[in-house]
Amino acid sequence: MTSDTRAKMVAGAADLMSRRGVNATSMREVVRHTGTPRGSIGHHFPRGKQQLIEDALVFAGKQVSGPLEHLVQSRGAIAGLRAFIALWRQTLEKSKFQAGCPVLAVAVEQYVNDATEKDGAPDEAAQRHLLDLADGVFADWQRIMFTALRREGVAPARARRLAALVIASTEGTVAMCRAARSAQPLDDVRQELELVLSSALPK
Amino acid sequence: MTSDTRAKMVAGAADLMSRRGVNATSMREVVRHTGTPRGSIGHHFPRGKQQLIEDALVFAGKQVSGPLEHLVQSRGAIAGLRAFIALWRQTLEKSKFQAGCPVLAVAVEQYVNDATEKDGAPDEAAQRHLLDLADGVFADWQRIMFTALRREGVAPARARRLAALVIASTEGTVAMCRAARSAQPLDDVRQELELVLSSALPK
DNA sequence: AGCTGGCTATGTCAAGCGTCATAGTCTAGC
DNA sequence: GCTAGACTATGACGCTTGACATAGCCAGCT
Repeated sequence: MTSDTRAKMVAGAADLMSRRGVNATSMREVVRHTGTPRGSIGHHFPRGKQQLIEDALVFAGKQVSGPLEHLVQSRGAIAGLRAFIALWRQTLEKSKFQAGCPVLAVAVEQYVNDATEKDGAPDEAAQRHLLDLADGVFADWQRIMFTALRREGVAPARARRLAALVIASTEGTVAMCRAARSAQPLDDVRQELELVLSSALPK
Repeated sequence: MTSDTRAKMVAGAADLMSRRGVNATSMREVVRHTGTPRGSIGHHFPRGKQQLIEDALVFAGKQVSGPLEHLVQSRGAIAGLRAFIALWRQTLEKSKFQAGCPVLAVAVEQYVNDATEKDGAPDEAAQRHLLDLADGVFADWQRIMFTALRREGVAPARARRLAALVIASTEGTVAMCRAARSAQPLDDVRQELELVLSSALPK
């Protein structure tokens, strides 16, 4: 049903975005990188690059939230934190610190498409929509952490703040690891976050 | 001595990088944005865009580390944390959540220059150098925080981890605020970080 | 057999990019 | 006054990009 080619393009776009960023990821490179046919782009993504990025974004979001949600529900908040961080560590190390988080890339860059913006003004609505999607992914991850903390007895406001801290610091650390080409920051941050969470849980 | 035009270009490049990212920041736009002459680019930056980015990067680093170092030395680690976060909050709000951190942009993207890379391989050395500079900036900020914590009695290893947590989570939060177009995450994270630091300081 | 519709192949288009080269302007020092 | 050198203006070159158009392929159905 949903074409295999299409899925490969979305996954390839997510990967390239996590390495190069949004603007440095061209559709031509996506098809080169995935061995998919260039002619199919217009077919599978009639709205063009914007649509491909959108799909790659929610794809990347689900790829994390799926396992995370499952693990958090079966083994609790701290195990979820460990898994979340381990997952990023794996992404970093497997790619020799070249790949990062595509969602972060969208949140940090501004997608500009010269082709569709002949008039001077950049398409504000398109950019807003991408940010909305990125925000949605972050919110989703945060919600998973939030729910786990609530279930383990943390007060609502505190749980919200802690969830924000976990997601934000992990994302930031991934970028720092990329810059340092080392996983050391991830270890440091994980250690401190575990301390914070375990001391926030009621004894 | 150092030309005024040159300084404006560097500052403008840093600003644009913080809004659009590295690859979406073109030299032509830098000169448009700063009202500086296009012809001067080659004069002030003989190594081209790469050099402009490098300069913008260390410029942005110093712009933060200067005030931060001063404040931390006179009023301590927690005041430094507050100032660090307040500074980013200001950047976000003044730009209506359009500007972020140029250093983070370099850490998240991969700078590709089609003009100099006619051969298939992207210039790996250039990219490595940019990452080194970004890593240096992060390390510098971290060092300031680390020193303050040490001075206030925190053990070395712990101080290193806490400094990493502070920098990483702040950077990540800035990106999240941009996605959400809200400063709420910054507030949440600041609150939790203050708790962490104050409970880590010896009573 | 014939058609039809999902998919693929390939080329063109306008626009932007970074770089380079050439020529012009301004100013400080003699 | 003049000249040297720092700076600025402008255009060309070769390239890539996203979008679009045209044409071809190849199942599955009638």
